[in-house]
Amino acid sequence: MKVLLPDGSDLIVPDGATGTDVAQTIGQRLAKAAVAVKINGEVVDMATAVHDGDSVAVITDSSPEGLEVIRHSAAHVLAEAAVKLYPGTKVAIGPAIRDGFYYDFEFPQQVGEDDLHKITDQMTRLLTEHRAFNRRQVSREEALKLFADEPYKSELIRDLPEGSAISIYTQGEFTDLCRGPHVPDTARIGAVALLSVAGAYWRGDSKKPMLTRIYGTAFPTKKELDEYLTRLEMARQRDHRRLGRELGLFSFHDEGPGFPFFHPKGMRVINALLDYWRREHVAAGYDETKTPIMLERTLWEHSGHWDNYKDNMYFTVIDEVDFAVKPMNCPGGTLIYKTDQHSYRDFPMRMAELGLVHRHELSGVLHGLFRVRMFTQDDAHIFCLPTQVEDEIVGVIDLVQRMYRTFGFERVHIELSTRPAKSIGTEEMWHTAESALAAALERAGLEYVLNPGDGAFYGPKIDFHIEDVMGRTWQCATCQLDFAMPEKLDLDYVGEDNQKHRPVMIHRTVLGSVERFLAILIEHYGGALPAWLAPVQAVVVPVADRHVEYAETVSRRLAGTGLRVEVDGRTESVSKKIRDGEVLKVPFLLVVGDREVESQTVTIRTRGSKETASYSLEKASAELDAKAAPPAVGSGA
RNA sequence: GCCGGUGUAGCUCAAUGGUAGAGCAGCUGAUUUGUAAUCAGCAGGUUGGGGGUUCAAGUCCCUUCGCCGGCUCCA
Repeated sequence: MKVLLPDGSDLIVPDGATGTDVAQTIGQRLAKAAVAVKINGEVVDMATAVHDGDSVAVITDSSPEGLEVIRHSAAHVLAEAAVKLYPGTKVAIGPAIRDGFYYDFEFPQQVGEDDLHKITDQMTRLLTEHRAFNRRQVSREEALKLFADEPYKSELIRDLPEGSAISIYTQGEFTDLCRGPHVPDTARIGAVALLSVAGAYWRGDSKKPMLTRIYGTAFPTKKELDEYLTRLEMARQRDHRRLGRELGLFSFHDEGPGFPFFHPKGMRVINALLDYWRREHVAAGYDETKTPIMLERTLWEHSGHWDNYKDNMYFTVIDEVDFAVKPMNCPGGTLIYKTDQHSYRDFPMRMAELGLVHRHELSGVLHGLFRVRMFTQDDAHIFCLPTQVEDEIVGVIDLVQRMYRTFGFERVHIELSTRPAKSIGTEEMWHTAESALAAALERAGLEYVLNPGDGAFYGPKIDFHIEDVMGRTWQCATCQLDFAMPEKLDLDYVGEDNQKHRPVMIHRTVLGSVERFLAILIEHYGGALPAWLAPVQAVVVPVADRHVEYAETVSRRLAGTGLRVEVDGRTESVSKKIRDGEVLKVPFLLVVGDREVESQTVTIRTRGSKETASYSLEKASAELDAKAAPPAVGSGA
C-alpha cells in the first residue's frame, strides 16, 4: 500500500505496517529520533497501524509536538516513580504543559521539595530501563474495575461521555488512564528534571480536595535540559521584584501588603511614561479628568458594584455615612458626565483618567507589581452614538498598537470575549456590540482568539495580553462595550430627533495598570530601560577629586535641557564608578579628567558598550538630548 | 482564601539544641585613581511578632504576620 509523506511523495509500505515501519522505511536516523507519528493530522503512537492513502508524518523529538509527547510520557514516569516511592498514593491527572509537565497526586504522607531529589533519581532509573509504553482499549466496566482503587481516575471515567473510547497505557508496573499518545519506550524521554511542588485543587475547584502537584520538564537530551534550566535562571535575574529593589525604583513593606511604595527613581520612570501617555492621549483626542478615591456607598449600589464587586472593595464611614474606596473609575466618571446636558453633537466624548483604584485581592494572589491591591488604571470612558462605536473601537486599537510598538512588544495576544450566560441586555444589542468589536479587529488586521462567554455581564470586550519573562501572561489593555452603566446610572443625551437617548459607553485602558506595565517594562528590558525612561539618564564620572568641579559644570549644562543627570563625586576609582553605573544600567557614563577639562569636552561611554567617544559640551548635550528624546506620538484618529 | 515552602545585619547568605558570623552596601581614614569592584579600620542584630518545651532555642512545638511557588493548561 501507499502512504503520503509531508513532502508530497509516496511511500510504499507492506500491508499492516505501523508508524514505526514507516519511519524505518524512510531511514534509521529518523526512526531513532521518532517519538510519534501524525496520521491524517492526528498525532498517535508509533505502533499505530497505517492504511492505504493515509498521509503520514513522523514526529521527532525536536518538534513542538514531539516535545509534548515526551513530556506527557515523562509525567507518566513521574507517576510511576511516585507510586513506587509512596505506596498508597492516589493519582489524578498529569498533562504536558507549556514548558514541561505536571502530575497531581494525593499522597499518603507529606511530600515537599526535599523529596524531589529522591523522585527524580527514581525516574532516571526507570527511564534507563527501556520500558515500552503499551496502549490498550478497554470497556468502561473494565476501566472502572482497573481503577477501582483510584477515586480520581474513576471520577474521570464516569464523566466520559457514553460510548467514548477509553484507552489505558502501561509502562513497567504502572498503568494509567490516558488518551495518549506516548513515546514507544521510556528511553526516548532523554532528560527530566522536577522543578517544584505546589498545591492544586482537584479539577481547579476550590471546593474540591487540594492535591499535591509536582512540576517538571523533560527534553530529548541533557544538553537541552541544561539550556532550559539556564534560561530559567536568567529569567529570574530579570524579575521586576529583584530589579525594582536593585535599581531603587520601588519597595513593599509588611505594613502594607500589596500596596507598592514608589521611590524617587521609580517616580521618575512613571512620570516619563505618563508624559508620553498624556501626549499620545491628547493627540488621540482625549481629555483628562480626575475623580475622588472614595464615594458614597449608594453610588456603588446604583452602579451595580455593590452586588457584583463588594467582596473586593474597601469600606469606611465618614460622619456616619458609608463610603467605599473605588475599585473602578467608571461611576465617578459618569458623575462628571451628568453635570451637563449632552447633545449628540458632543460625541464622541473621550474622558481619560489616571485613576487610583483599590481592590481587596486574596492574599495568595499578590505578586510584585503584577498583582497588587492598589494601582493606577490608565482608564478612559468614551461616550458615543451607536453608529460611532466601530470607529471608536478602531481608534482605541490603533492607540494601543501604536503605544505597544513604542516599547517593542511583539508577544501580545488578543482575545475577543463574548456574551456570558449571566448577562443583561437584548440579543440584538449583544450581536451589534460583538460584531462591532469583531469588525474593528478585522479592520485593524489583527489576529485574535475568540473567548466565547467570557465577556463582562454588561458587554463584550477585547483584551490585550503581554507575556512576562517567565512566560506568564498578563492582561494589559482592555476595551469593553458597556450598555449597563448608562442605564443603571441614567445617562442620556439629546439626539437629532430632540428626544433623550442612552449613550454608548466604551470603557478602555491601554497600559491597564501603570504599576503592572512598569513591571512588564522592567522585565522586558531586563532593567536597562530605554534612555527616555531611565531614572538616571547620565552620570558624570570625575577621574579624580580635582575634576569634580568641572563635572558639576558639565552636569548643570546637560540638566539645563532637562536631562536627568548626576555626578558621581565619590573618591573611588574610575573603574569602580563605571562598574556601578553599569550595574545601575545608566544609559550614558560621562568621564571627565585632565584631558576633558583641558579641551572642555566629555568622553561618553554608552551602556553595554566599551566604546567611548569624545564630544564638546555643546555636541554632547545635543547628542544626549537626541538619544534620550521621548518617542514621537501619533497624529490621532 | 487554600496547599507547600520560607523568614538571621540595608542586600546575598553561614551558624550538629551550647558565646550569632562572612561578603557586598554604609561610616571613618589612607590612596587621587582614565572605562565593570584600591586598601585598612569601624559600626551594624530583641534571628518577622507572640507563646511554649528545655539547664540552655536562630535551631524543637504552637500561633500569628509577611514573602516565595502553585491553585489557568484537565485522562
